[in-house]
Amino acid sequence: MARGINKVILIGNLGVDPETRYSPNGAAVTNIRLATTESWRDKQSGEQQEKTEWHRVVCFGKLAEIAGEYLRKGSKVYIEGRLQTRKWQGQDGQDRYTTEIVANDMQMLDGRGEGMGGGGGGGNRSQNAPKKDQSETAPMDDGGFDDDIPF
Amino acid sequence: MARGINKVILIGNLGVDPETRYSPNGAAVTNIRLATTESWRDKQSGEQQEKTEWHRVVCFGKLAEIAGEYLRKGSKVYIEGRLQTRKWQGQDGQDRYTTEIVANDMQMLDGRGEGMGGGGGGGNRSQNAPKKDQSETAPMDDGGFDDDIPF
Amino acid sequence: MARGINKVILIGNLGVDPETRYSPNGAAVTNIRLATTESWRDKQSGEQQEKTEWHRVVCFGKLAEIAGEYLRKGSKVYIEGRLQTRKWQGQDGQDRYTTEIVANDMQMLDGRGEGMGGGGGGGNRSQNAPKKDQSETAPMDDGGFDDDIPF
Amino acid sequence: MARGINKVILIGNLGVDPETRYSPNGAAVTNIRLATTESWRDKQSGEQQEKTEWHRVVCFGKLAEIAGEYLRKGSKVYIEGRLQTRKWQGQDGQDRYTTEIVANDMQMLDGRGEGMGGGGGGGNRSQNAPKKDQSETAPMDDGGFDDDIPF
DNA sequence: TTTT
DNA sequence: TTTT
Repeated sequence: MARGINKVILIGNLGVDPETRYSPNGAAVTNIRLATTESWRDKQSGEQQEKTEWHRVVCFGKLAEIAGEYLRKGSKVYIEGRLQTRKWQGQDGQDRYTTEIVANDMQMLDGRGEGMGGGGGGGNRSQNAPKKDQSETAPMDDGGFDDDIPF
Repeated sequence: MARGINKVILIGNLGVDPETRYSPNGAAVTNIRLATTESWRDKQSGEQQEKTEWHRVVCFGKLAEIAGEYLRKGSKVYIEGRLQTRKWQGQDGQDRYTTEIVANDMQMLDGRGEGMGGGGGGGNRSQNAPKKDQSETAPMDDGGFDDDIPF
Repeated sequence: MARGINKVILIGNLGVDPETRYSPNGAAVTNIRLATTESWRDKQSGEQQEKTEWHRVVCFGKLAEIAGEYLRKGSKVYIEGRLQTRKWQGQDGQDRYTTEIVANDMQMLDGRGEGMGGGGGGGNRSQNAPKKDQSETAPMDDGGFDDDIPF
Repeated sequence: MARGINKVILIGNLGVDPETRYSPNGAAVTNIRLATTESWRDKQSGEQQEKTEWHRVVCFGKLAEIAGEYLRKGSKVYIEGRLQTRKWQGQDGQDRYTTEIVANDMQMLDGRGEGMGGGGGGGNRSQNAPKKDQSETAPMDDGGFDDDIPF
């Protein structure tokens, strides 16, 4: 059982092409550099301000393969995952820490990932597929505005 | 592949005990009534305001069993799920629609669910377990503040 | 103070053009019909399955104006908000309930909203602008991979 | 306008008491070390596994004051914020990077924060207070299960 | 119907 | 009603 929630949701653009490597057992690992930009008008100067944050995202397995195949520098993407901080040794022998987002869901947002669904899944989202138990329920069949509902 | 994101995150308290039923094939279905309360100070009157929203949450399978066993009226719980609107027929034969949150993760937040982990899982969270590929990474081993880092 | 969390995150497409109305005091209210589609391969039949969920989103104030001006039928959009269930009376005098997402953030995701930033804000996101206290911090200035970091 | 989403949601426990400092202009800054723990049953060994992730959370202003006053080592808390990576110089003159969660919402989850609401707000959540435009809408007034709704 |  |  999990004791805690550790969830990250990002929408941003890739700064470089993704890098895919394979572990000895053949599992794919894809690293992504993702930019999220905030802009706002400064209250004092009245000028438009902008700040970009860069994120390290890592994908494993099937998600890594899809990311490596369909994402490119500039791609806009939705990423859901969890924070993880890795410890490593710098060349000077000192400990360093790097925080990454370990992705467990991904969606392309710029229409360049047309073939993505073909291989059978855009992430570890099987838990989101409607369960058999719910199969008797039906979605609303009417997307228009209902005059019957007073706003 | 999913084309869209449909995600709900709730933290609230149960208004009544959960209700568990079993489908013909033996799968559990648990319904929960969850209250989320917002309060704020009104800018005009300066008075404290409060508003409670009631949510219908439905859990299936293993999650339904855990919810039925460990949650009670008053329990504080974290729910993650997706929105789903069901169509049904009122006694007058007219269509009605009910929107529910179909849970795919749950966590008790008031310490009454101590035994929860025993049975093997607090939801459909297997995708969040660290993957084998990451097993070489180590968590930071120190929860204290690092004097080395200037704030 | 809030006692509870009530958060919804959606990415989907508009089924119809947004509808904007103005309250007596001149404040805009915009209603949106948003589709989120899930698709998955059925484990038993092996066939591709698909299910679309329709959401009612309502925006107020500045966000309503932006939504009404920039969104159109087919637009892909990110919505963040909270669930709210309204009670209303059907023509038969009976109570009905409609659940909506009250938006507090919105982002266009298909590049058709280029001019959106001009008016000064894409939502109630002022709390997300970097605060003055943080202004001494600098973002990482390099979106590339760092050879120094072993993966 | 924002171009991107950068959102973190954490539920965890403080590893140490929060540390509050004041900037020259009197604004509070509070640093928090937060642990989120995942546990799962290993499929191969069948043994229970556990992994704790430590997060650095920083709060500013009013939120910093509340965090400093009400949170303690061991407190369970909900944090919502955004990722930010700061660059700093190690004693060896080399660049280091530290990733933090800049909080913009917080909620105590263990009942020790009884007096929290008194001072007027548990975070930058004013945007979540029901807006005047919505004041004509009423919440559902019935939290019980409705026999009328067939499950 | 919950909770603080 | 959308979208891929």
